[in-house]
Amino acid sequence: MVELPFDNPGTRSTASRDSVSVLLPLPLAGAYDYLVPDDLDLAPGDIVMAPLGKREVMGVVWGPASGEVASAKLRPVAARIDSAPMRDELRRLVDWVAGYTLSPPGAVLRMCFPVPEALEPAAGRKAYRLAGPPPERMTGPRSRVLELMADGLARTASEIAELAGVGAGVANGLASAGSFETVQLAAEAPFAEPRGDHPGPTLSEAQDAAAGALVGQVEAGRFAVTLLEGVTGSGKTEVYFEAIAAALEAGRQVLVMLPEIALTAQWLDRFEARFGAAPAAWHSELTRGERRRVWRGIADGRVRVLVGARSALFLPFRALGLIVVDEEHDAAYKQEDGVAYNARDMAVVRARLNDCPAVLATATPALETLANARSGRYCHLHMPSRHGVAELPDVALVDLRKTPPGRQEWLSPPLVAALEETLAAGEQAMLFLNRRGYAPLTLCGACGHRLECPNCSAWLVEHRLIGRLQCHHCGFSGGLPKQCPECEADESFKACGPGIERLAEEAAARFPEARLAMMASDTLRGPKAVAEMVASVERREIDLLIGTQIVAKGHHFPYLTLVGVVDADLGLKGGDLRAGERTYQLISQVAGRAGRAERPGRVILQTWMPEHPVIAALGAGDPGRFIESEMEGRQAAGMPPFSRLVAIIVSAGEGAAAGGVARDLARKAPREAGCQVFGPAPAPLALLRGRHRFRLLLRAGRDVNVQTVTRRWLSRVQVPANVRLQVDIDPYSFM
DNA sequence: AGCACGCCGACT
DNA sequence: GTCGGCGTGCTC
Repeated sequence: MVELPFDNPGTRSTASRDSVSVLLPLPLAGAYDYLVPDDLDLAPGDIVMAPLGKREVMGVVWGPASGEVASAKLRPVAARIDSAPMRDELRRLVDWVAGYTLSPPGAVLRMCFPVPEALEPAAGRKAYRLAGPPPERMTGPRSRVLELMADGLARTASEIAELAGVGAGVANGLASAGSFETVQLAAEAPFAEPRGDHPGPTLSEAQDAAAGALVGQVEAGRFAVTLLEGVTGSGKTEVYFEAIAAALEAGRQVLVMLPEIALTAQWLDRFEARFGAAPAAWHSELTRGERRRVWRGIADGRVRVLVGARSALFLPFRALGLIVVDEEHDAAYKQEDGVAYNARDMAVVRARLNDCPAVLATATPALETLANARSGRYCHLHMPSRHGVAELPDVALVDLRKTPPGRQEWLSPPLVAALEETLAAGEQAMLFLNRRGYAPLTLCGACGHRLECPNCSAWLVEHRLIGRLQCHHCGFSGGLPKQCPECEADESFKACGPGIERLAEEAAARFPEARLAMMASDTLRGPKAVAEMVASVERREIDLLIGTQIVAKGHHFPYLTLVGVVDADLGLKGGDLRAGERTYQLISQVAGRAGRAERPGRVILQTWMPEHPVIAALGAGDPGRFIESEMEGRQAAGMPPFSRLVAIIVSAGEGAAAGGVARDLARKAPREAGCQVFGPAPAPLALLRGRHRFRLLLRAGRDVNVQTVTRRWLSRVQVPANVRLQVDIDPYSFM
């Protein structure tokens, strides 16, 4: 629920220096006023504990009291926390993001405090030191640990586990057996320090020019945004590494953002080779302790370079000197739930508030970014050719209408022939299919009944490896029923369509000699498993890699010379605004995996519609043609980047309740010039996690303040408590 | 986000 | 007869 600013001159006079407004990290409509005890002197940014109902919560002093609540009702701030205050730039970012996304500012503030215990005094670390006789029961791991600890140094259990190559429990076992004593280490583990003064690699002329421009911006220390565009292998990373080096030399911190699954061991290795030490990393796999350590390291400046997923944007940098957003086009930067924001765009905002440069790097710019570059809002550095000897792969289309695969098969004769050649030559190949599991649809052969998720309007996906049917939207999981729930036929289910498990089955039957491996987010859990698989491909222990989009991002396979895209049309179905753009970006990225070393690579796209502009452009090796036609199409249709969109999703457990509010919204749609409302329509996922959903879409001219229009619009509508409104400014997905 | 209050099913 | 399920509402 969005509230209009409340203005009541009668109560406004209660604001005074004896009270302050405190923003709490909760989704409340705004900051709350509190009294300031006599013995406290509070300034904006100070971290405080404040009473809220029966409990006490952390909050940030946001400014003078608003005076909206009578002073008699105010309760006093409980205490000030002895911690560095939240910096002005970050507080302004919170307000800015809240205002832009129409979210409660407290919900944005919560993203700035991802570790509740971050502000507690450092507890020190528990460590072990050799102090007693060897244990009665001696094992191989135990003796390795004792050998390591013979030097008498104190180490934490995790250090021992890593250095001795044993499990985490061994050290604890030795401690309870009396061989170790426990000691407290004062400080948290230090951070390795990447250095900007290491000699860099020799750059090509194009790289050198681009790097020079970025270094100049970093040294100037002013806000600037640059689109760094270069095809895969053109050496973008080396170019922005030079800008990072310059920021380090200037004593500033650097934030590098990567889509979560592109945050790979390979990227970290390259960084370490250039700067002599690993950067701090921020991603969803960190433990609480690691999170806390990195958060503090960022706040006190010990972390010099941080590489992280989108949530790293809200970390409390002390002296930010550069933000890099790599793979800026990636949809993973768009957060859909909770505060709906695009981390790439908010990174630009943060750079402006910090008065530092931002670099958006990609081989396939988002159309919005390209439009900003063309209008001159962003600088544009373009590196058209691959650095070094590697050639761009040769892209060929296979028209499935002319050379279809056999029944219940998905590899066409030309792709099979190419795979045979590649494998016979001792080279590696990859098959790309952006579909997890065995089959996307299971239906009853007797009556045609489809197995659907009970909570979502979506098919259940068979995962044969684990013998279960899963919903990819809500996590529902169940066994394959013995009987059809509709017609009670026995064992009548048929798998329809391929997922990578089924593709692997076909490939294994065709190429029994080849060593196969599958890569999908659910077959490899965690970045470590991904890193191991990548290393095994690099060591040439795998001949044929079959994967979903996880293989498309961030990995370089030097001996890979053939990429087969099994269903190039997959992303074009459904026809949402960005289907073409996304397909073009994804396939370009997959294609970039082939032929990185001195070997030329080739890419085969299987398609049922070779004349589709996206597929034809990819086949012709002419992405420029696609971009131009897509830009023209968007302009003709009045779609972004030539207009602005706001999506509203109305959801409720009861379809009628959601539908009623959705129709009410449509009746009261804004009539401002340049605004147009579409819908309501049942959302493509009309049922999600048991909630019925309707969508409305506001389209407005670029000069319209969509936040103001939307806020006014929503304030005209009564929303019962059981109905939820989700507002998405600049929506990315249309589900 | 918590933690309350408030109305309907399985237990001592 | 109560204990307790989680649906809605409020917290300066």
